[in-house]
Amino acid sequence: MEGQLNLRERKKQATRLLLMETALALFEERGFDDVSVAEVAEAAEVSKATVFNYFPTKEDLVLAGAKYHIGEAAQIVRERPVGQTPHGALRQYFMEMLRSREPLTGLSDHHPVVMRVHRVVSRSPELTLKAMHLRHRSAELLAEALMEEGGSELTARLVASQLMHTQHVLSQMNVHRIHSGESSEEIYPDAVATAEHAFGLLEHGIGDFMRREAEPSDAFDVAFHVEPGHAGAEGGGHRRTAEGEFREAPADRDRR
Amino acid sequence: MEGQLNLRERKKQATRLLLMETALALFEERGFDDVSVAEVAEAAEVSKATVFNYFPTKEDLVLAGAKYHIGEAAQIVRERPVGQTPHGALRQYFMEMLRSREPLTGLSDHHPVVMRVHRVVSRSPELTLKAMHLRHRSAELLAEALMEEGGSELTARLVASQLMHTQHVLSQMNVHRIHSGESSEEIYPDAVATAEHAFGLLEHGIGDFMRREAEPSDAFDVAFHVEPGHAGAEGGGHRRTAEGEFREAPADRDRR
DNA sequence: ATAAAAACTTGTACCCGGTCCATATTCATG
DNA sequence: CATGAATATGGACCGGGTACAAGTTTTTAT
Repeated sequence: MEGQLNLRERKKQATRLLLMETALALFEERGFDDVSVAEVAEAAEVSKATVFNYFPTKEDLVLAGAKYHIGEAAQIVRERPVGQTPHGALRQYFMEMLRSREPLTGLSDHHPVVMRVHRVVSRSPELTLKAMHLRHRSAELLAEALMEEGGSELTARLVASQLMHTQHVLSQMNVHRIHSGESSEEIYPDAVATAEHAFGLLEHGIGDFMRREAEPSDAFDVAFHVEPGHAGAEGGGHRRTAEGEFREAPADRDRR
Repeated sequence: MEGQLNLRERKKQATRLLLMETALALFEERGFDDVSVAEVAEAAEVSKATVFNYFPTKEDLVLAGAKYHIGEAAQIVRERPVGQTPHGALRQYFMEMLRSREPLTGLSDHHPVVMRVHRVVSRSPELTLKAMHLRHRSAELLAEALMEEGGSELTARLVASQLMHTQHVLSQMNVHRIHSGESSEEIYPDAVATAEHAFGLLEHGIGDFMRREAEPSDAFDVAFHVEPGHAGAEGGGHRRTAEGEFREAPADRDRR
């Protein structure tokens, strides 16, 4: 059920991979800005037009992977259980990701390609900017999710951007330490503590914002639709405990 | 003391103005992306090279004005009085700006050029992105200011980005309403209330973060240096009152 | 097996933003 | 008015990106 794609399809994926890999190698060596798409094409033994066939822009050669994760935060929030705030859901999710060393957290010791991408991005202002754009889009999507539950546009956008940016700053810190040579195992405890700190910073500000109060009675294409009726079940924003109370780690909630 | 610049200097400013104005007009008419720099040059009866002499990139034709304000937030924080938090200083400053209808708040009824710029920017994804970049830079500078006072890098970056983004979301709301035809006078009360709300959201999260407590023992190259002596007058985080307790509006703290 | 259709690649020419440079023009100054 | 400095100009050039017509490969139908 895995390899039985078209010959065509398989070739496509192969050249796609090839393009990303050769591009990454060149960018790593000489910097994103000092390598032209034509050079990438030549190195991959392919025409320039083909490169743009696979990747709409030069940056996508590097950021295509990251692009996949836009909308993740919004999804997590939409799927959160009754009684949990968006903040709580994302906080928990981030902790789970830390635990399973997801690339997005920056703790990507064991994932060399991700590290190379990070390095290339961090060394190119242009790529850094584009990455910021992706984050912005994520925040917009998250804001939409919040608004679907009845949040005001303003508050939704504020909270969304705060949440997304918190994650980003946390990831950046981890990336930085990894690139300084520390291992993800060394960093992990600090990463957890810091994340607690950062989300705590937010929690007191947006603590009870839009805590979900009832389960969706029906599945629409988008999963919300708050049932009027039982507004009880406060339950509260999981008080800071030791840091071991999460559900088992998801491990592959996002393939790449 | 105003008009006695060089002929040269005066001409330079004139063509600079001319370029911005003709570019703005063209962009307004046909959209930023559908007007080439060459066309702007032609319309202004100038060579393409000259355009790039005055403005390093096409976007600068529109965003040069905004660029001026990078660093403002950092400055405000550095110059804040003893006993005030960064949050409090920026909140107060934003309220003052609202009061004097500063363009940056979005309440720029009376300032047609600013409105046109806003419109052009909002209709071009590229410009929107670049504007975001400017905000990001502002946040970085603010974070630096916070770190100079001993904040951890992580917390400084988090708080800085939250503060900057709050301002941006507030401004955007105002811009949007202005462009929907409301007058700044109509909007003002809402704008104030909303700003209170937004900064309140943050306040409970970052309330006492780095409240300045004592004077720096020495003046560094950076320009702060609070006069020791009257450190009393706690007064503190100006408790939410009616909304009229601010110092007289600055009116021209930034010329453009 | 083979021919036609569909999908993909390629080269080429082109547009645009941006840089470089050598030449020409304009302003400032003694 | 002459000379030097600042600025403007046109033109060549580069890299990202698009458009397109012509070729090549894979699929599919016969």
